[in-house]
Amino acid sequence: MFGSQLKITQQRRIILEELWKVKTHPSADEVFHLVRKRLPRISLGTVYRNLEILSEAGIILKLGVAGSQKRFDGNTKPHYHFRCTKCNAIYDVDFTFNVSEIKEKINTVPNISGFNLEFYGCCENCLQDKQVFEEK
Amino acid sequence: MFGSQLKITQQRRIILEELWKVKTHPSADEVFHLVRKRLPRISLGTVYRNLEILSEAGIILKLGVAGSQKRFDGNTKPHYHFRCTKCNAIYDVDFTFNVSEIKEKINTVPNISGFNLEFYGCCENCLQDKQVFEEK
DNA sequence: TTGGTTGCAAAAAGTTTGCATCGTG
DNA sequence: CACGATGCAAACTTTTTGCAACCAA
Repeated sequence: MFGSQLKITQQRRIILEELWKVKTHPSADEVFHLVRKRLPRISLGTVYRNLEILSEAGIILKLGVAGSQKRFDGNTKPHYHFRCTKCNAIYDVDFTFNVSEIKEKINTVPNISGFNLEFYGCCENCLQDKQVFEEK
Repeated sequence: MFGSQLKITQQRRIILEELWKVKTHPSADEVFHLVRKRLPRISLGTVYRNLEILSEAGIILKLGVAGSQKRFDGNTKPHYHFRCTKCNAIYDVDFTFNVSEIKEKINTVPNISGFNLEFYGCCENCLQDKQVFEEK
């Protein structure tokens, strides 16, 4: 799994374990806080460096979603995401779509190497809040 | 076009004009530099505030693309975008896709209000560079 | 006139980097 | 032992915000 020059340090291993453990799609800062429970002396810089390295190596996914922060996903199996436009939480979408027409079409365009399909809306939690409080 | 409480200031008008003028999808900072040619005293804060207000009003689009900066699009007509993964430039995709199956499926899920479909790859300019220089 | 808007500057938020030290392979 | 990785802090990038002055309606 790790390239020849990539060392398996405690920090790297525990970052990965925490990413695999959660079903959310944490930001670098959230990963930092999860990992710090087990490695109190880890630094935020180390977390950023490792998330970058791990996603470059294809071991995790860096999600380029619409929120301001980047999110990371330990699940590299292709799947779609749903983003709440109110709280910016990201959920997995557990049904599939027939995208063969899209794939065929972009295969005719040499520049295009892939596509992102992302869903958005208001999540359950925020829908409930909406009924109780006035907006914004 | 403007809501009742939205005033048409010089700054706001010229920001819009510049956004309509370009076919690129500029970041806030790029809009700032474009507008400053005509309004040298405009501040970056004003540009940010107006881009936010105009996109909230639906007059322009704020693109939540995968790059670090947000991009703005004066063209609110639905269309797809292509992002170069090397230089982060964003281009319009000028062909259409049959997404009716996707639309039907998400109509059955009350939370989902829409989706983003974004394409990526390496643009012409960067492809040429690739042949001349070694990567990174 | 009045309330939305501006310029300015400071601050916040998110991310990257330089460097001496550390520790995996 | 070598070289990649770490902790720390500083720097950097992008965006937001407080405030007094301003100006469009």
